[in-house]
Amino acid sequence: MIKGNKITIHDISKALNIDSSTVSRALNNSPRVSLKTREKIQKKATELGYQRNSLASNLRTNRTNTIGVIIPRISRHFFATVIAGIEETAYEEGYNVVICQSLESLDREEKIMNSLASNRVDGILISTSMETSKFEHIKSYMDNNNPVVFIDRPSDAFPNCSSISIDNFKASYDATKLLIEKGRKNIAHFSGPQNIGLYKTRKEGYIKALQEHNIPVIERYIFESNLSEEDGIACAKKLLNHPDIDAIYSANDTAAISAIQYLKSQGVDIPNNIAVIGFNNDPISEVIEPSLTTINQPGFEMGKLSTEILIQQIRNKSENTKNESKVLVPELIIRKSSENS
Amino acid sequence: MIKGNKITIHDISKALNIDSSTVSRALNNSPRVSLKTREKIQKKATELGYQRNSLASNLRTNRTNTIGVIIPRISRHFFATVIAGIEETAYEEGYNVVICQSLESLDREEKIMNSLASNRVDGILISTSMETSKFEHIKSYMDNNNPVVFIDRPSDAFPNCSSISIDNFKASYDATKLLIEKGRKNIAHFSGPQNIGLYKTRKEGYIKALQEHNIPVIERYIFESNLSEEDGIACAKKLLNHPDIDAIYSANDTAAISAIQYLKSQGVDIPNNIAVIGFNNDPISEVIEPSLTTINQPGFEMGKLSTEILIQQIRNKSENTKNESKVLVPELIIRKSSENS
DNA sequence: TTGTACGCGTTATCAA
DNA sequence: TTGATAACGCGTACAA
Repeated sequence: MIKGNKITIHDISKALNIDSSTVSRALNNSPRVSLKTREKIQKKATELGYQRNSLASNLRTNRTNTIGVIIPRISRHFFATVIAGIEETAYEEGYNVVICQSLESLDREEKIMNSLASNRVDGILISTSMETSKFEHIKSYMDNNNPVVFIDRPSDAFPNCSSISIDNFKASYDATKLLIEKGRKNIAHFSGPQNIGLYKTRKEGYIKALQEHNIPVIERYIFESNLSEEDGIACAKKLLNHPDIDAIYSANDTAAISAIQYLKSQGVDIPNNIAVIGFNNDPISEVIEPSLTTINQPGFEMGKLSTEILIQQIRNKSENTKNESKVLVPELIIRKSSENS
Repeated sequence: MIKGNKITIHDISKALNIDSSTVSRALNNSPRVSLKTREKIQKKATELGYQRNSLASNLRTNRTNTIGVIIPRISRHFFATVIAGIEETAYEEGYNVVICQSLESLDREEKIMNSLASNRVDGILISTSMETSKFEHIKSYMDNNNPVVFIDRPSDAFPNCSSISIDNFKASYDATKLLIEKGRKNIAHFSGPQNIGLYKTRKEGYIKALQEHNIPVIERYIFESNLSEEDGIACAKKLLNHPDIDAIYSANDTAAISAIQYLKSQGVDIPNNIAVIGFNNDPISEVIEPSLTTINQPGFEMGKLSTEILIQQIRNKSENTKNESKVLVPELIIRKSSENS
């Protein structure tokens, strides 16, 4: 084999004096080629080091058997579990997966959509970035009759589009209720960007729980940020100006964890002075002391479900596909940070 | 725009009565098209919702501007930082990145290589799986004159191939030496699969440090495993049969962390009874109590460097590219788990 | 500056 | 069961 000289079906065709169309059929295991020639061709193919050119094949068939995935950040535990679910289902069904991170940037998200579209992926799974408030890029992709399924962050802009999400309202409600039942009266909330529906919903669940238990909702006890590590510390600092506060319900673990670390460094007793509940069941939540009460999202299952729906939509592209959305119920994991000692 | 009917350069060509070759040139910003027609074409393109078909373009040009990345697992902190470095450099240089996880499985690694090759990525960055002891898949890819750069786990099978790694020997030596200097005499080592060079090297660094300080190397103090969470617990259990042991140097953080958790649950005082040092600077290592002394690998820089080398090899494909390998120096991060109180 | 003509590697269609 | 031919969408050498 000559270096860098890619072998094509035509090379096999010449070598065997068999037409390239037959070679193509043989390499695709078509039953329309006699077993004998099929084997002869396949043997020659390995002998020559033939490697199919998917570009050409995909161009011709107008399918790539590839699913594009756009998520904010692969290193976040929740998204890592989602990806595991996506890959498992996709590979079972014979699809490849291309994973792209928006890094919470709309600009990157747009560029990625564009790239995936021009590479003709068969469909896209997306969890939009924190910055995403315009949806033209998604709309124009869908307008071309390309299937899209939203994960975790369904968009109000596409009420009819399939999505897999969790019941953020119930999860928040339950978490806040737990704190109330433990006797906490002044519960702060670390909230995320309000253009992301799920953070709005989490706040609403928190508010609802307070109201139902006749606890006043105090606006300055609600700290809005991007919920980064730094944000968690900043919120914790502000929070110390309100000595009344005896609990925190944070809309993610990252901020909850850095807040705990900071508060401990300031001599605050967690959970006796301030109880804390997070969201996401990040691996660190189990290790930190006190261990963090949090909410586990079924990421793996979300990945599997969303991929199943997407693949179904890809396969039924011509027909009228009815959109399918599912809302899963997350689980409250009670650890030490919410328990009175 | 009609749903699902993809616009091609020919549609633009017809709409404007300009030949498709000129359209092609215009859309590629070729200076060989007058500014006027170029603008006219580009305007029409957006108007019709044209989206380049990269499959066709890549087939024609025999380049994809895409780098394939094969790593064991994206969720591991070290690899997440490597990926960040890869993406940053790649995007700066106008390359896309396709990330694939082998999940430490040789079978998956081979399938991924095959898929990337048939999709004609311009080059591959790889950190081989724990199972990888055959290298035919990599060899045959390289034999076709495709550039490959090894990350973190250079292969003995390709001594002349470019690689970016760290000085595992020195890091291990330094870590073990630190424990010795703190007065530890019976230091256990949690080691990984010995077919992975880096684990062998880490063991050698550990042994060398002992020898240089006239401490006998005791074979049954060396625990070999896959260094998973469960392995860490299992090793810790076995270790309790040797009451002499007063320190652990673990070849990764995962095992070190689960061991600490288990030992604490058994009433062992860390670090006073047993000091612990890990490897990788996993985010958890900072949060666990006591915080874990560990070794930080410059993942981001490794990603950047390997990508730079790969891109250079892609661009100089025709010329005699000399292989370039770099060994970076990792940093010992001293925290509480190694300090006597 | 623009147009003509062809080929990248594969597969679908039709005919033999 | 196999072969001939065209086409997928794009880029480029060459001609005008």
